[in-house]
Amino acid sequence: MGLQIYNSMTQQKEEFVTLEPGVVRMYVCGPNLYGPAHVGHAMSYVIFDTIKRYLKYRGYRVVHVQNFTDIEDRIIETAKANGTTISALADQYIARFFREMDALNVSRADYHPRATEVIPDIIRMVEGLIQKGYAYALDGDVYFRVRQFKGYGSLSRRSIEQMEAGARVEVDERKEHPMDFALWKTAKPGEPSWESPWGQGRPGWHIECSAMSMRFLGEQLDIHGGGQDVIFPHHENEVAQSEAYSGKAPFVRYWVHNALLKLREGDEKMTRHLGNFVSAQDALDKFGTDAIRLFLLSSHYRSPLSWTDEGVMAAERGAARLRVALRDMADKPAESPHDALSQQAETARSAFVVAMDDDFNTPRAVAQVFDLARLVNQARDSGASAQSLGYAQSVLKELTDVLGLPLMGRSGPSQAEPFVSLLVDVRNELRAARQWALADDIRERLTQLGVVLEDGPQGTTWRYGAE
RNA sequence: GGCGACGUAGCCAAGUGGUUAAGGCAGGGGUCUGCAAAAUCCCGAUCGUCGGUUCAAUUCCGACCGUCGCCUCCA
Repeated sequence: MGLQIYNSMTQQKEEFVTLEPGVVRMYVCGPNLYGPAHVGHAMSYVIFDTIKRYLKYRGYRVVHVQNFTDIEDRIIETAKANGTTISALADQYIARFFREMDALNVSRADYHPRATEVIPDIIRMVEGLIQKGYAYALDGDVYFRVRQFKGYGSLSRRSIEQMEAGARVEVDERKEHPMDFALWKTAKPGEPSWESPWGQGRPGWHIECSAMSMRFLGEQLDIHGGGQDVIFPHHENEVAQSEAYSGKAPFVRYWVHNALLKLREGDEKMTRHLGNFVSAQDALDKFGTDAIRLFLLSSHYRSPLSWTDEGVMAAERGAARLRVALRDMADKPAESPHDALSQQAETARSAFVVAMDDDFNTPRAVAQVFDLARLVNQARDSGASAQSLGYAQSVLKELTDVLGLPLMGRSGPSQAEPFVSLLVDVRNELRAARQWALADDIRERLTQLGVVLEDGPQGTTWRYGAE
């Protein structure tokens, strides 16, 4: 059985079949640029990065688009409050976003368009929707005619009547129907705006994603991802306007939505405007990439997760064990040595693939990685050949790469290196002279400085420890 | 109120109608070590509560309790 993906639209796992064989067209909703990213965003992007890595590992060519929404009410407000422009604000947060995502080893998309770069596409789409009778202009605004699109509500599983009944917002009386949503809005004085057939204005919130995905990926996509909180109204509206415009269905073959991150058990989800979040930067200041990714991937993407320092610290200790397994990685032999260890490694790899094939079950995949790490450590302890070890390590590395774990240790070469080596040498002379107390003192004091010494049969090795 | 999800060892977290319920962290014991560290070995759960279906349920159904998401901006 091949890859199965849970599709939010049908609420079941389905066999993954792409529109075009061998190619995956994937669009992931990017952030609104009114503030810095938090670890909830990080979780979503780590998850979709892992999905992308796995699809590539499975041999697909992946065309990945992730937008930046740089025109939207909140951004306009924030820019105004900070006395800056939306463009400058966006530049600032985009730079920061890339810095943080790079640090999390989240690979960049093939295209990172900004909403303001596709205004002509948006206008063309809105015009098309009006022509087809799916939208109507009203004093410079343009609204999508929700009742015209049969199937509105199918993604979020609700009917127009239901929503109307539970509506919590005051309704704009001019609209034909309370649920009709804005495709284009008249600019208020001082707001950024573009010329359009309906006067000076700007796009509504949902249309930009349809325009960007269509521009870079065509009228139909294989995977569209985002957080569960964006299913309604954002993705629901995207389906409506995209399918109404193109006349093609489905707009998206597989809707993939990750569950949301909470600050701690029993809390609500993290949200920037509630302030109950840990910023991506804070997390990166405190923890390493391996720990953060491993923590986030230790639970299934459709299960809600609580961010806790203890949890990430536990993940860090696990990551340390994986690093040990990959330590002094022997060269990968040209082919499998066909011994017991190699076969076990291949079994682990198969189990990893089976787990990931089952709707990207990263917790189960991670379990396979730990099993293999134990086998490698065991083999090394019992003096396995470099060839045998090298092969198993190469498989382990292959799998941890799919998970996007760098596993490179805390820091690279530093200026402290020669001095640490010197101390290690001095200490070993003391040990040779059986001056245990002094030797232990050096070790203890280095540990306090974050350098861990380990005496093994092959001599003393050292590494940066957790502080 | 409507729609949806979840409740598994001290903590995190997979999974299955019926052989030993993954994996990680923490804890206890052993091996190794001058001592440590690292690594490794051994040790722990009957699966929210109460009913039902079934030869058999943690796994299916119902009720209840608890938690969370969406219905408004949101990854």
